[in-house]
Amino acid sequence: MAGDTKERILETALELFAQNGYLGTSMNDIAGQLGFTKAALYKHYTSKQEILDRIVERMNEMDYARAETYDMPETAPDGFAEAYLHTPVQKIRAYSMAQFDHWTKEPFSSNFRKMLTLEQYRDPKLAQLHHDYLAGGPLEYMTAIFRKLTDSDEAAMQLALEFYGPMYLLYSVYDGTEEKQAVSSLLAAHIDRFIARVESGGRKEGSAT
Amino acid sequence: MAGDTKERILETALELFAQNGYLGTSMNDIAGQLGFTKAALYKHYTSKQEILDRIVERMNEMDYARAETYDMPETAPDGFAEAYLHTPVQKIRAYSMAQFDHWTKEPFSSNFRKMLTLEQYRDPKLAQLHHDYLAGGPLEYMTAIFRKLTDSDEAAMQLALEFYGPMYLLYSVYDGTEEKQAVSSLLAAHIDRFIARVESGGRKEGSAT
DNA sequence: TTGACAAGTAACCGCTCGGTAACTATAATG
DNA sequence: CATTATAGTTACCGAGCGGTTACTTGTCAA
Repeated sequence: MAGDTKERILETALELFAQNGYLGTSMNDIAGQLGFTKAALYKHYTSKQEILDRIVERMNEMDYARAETYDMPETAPDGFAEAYLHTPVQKIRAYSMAQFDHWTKEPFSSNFRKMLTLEQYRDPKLAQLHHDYLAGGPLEYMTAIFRKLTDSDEAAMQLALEFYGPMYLLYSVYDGTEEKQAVSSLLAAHIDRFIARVESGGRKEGSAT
Repeated sequence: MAGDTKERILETALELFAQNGYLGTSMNDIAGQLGFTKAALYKHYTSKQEILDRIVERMNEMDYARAETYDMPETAPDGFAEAYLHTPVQKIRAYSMAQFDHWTKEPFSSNFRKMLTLEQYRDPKLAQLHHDYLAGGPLEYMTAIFRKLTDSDEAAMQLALEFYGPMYLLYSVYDGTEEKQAVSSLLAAHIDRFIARVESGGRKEGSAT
């Protein structure tokens, strides 16, 4: 198959980038892993940099598609918080668990996340992606969601921090342990605790559901 | 001064390792930053690897010394949780804020943390250090502290996750923002909220002060 | 049947890497 | 004053890097 090899190059390269970093992976490494020599790579991609660019491109496409299937909006526009008020809290749980599964179990995304972690200080473009996908981005997203449940921006950000911080930590824990399932359970328990606390605790004036 | 140059090499190398990774930093880069040529480096260190080893060694020494000044024990041995019961909760706050300041403001430690982040998947030894210093390690440490406040190991780990997760996330946020002070405030607010919640909420039977 | 094309190969290019060898200026020591 | 140690230098080494070139081979359509 034609496009098949091109695809396998992309996945293999990302796998190696995630393990050894971009600089730590040579064209020989990628080709060798696939069973041929590096010159063949240049039949499919013009440079090592282009492989990286196509990986980033692919990730953006996957992410866009995924945001469309889920009916939580990709970014948090004006008027979104109202939409959330009509949304059962369980949707946040399902969405967050799906996010976690995606960034840990799905091979391409898991490797992409690890690569972002390794390259976040060296490459400004990847630093931006690391922020948007994994650090400040999700934090801001959750802040927008929690905004209408609280009295102030500060309180919303605190809630987002309490919700997403543990999730972010568990990515690292997940990578470093063999008991993957236990980590997922830990996250589920955290989300349940959090939801229970927010629902019973200080609710704002006119919040239905 | 004799040892002075050797020390400057260490700090400069770590600075570059934190920015560009170990592989992304050449001996020429390190020497150039210091104003001489790479051959001079080999008068002080036998190899690039030895520079990295000395950095790790230095970090371990600094950490040990710091754990001694603070009277929170370095690891959590048997009987430690009882000691915690005699300890004002404010000590956890002070200790955690000091930890955060240390890993962000103190140049050597801040760079060391960034380097661990970049090298955690490539080098197994650094992966272990990343776990011990920044991810699973602190989580287990806090779990041990919270153990005597809760009914079960699971609940203790949940508390630790809720306490340390946001802190871990804020390291990343801190690195990526210009408003460093705001991030510190965010952490302080988080800790205060957490302590208030734990103190008012489900306390276990015989816990004084 | 043949000829264009796709997808490989081996060999090579210029460059940078970590590391070494031989040398030199400086300064403290007997 | 001669000597010795220290901390630099320039010049070089072999290896591996990203990338290129010329060539071969299998497939498939005209």
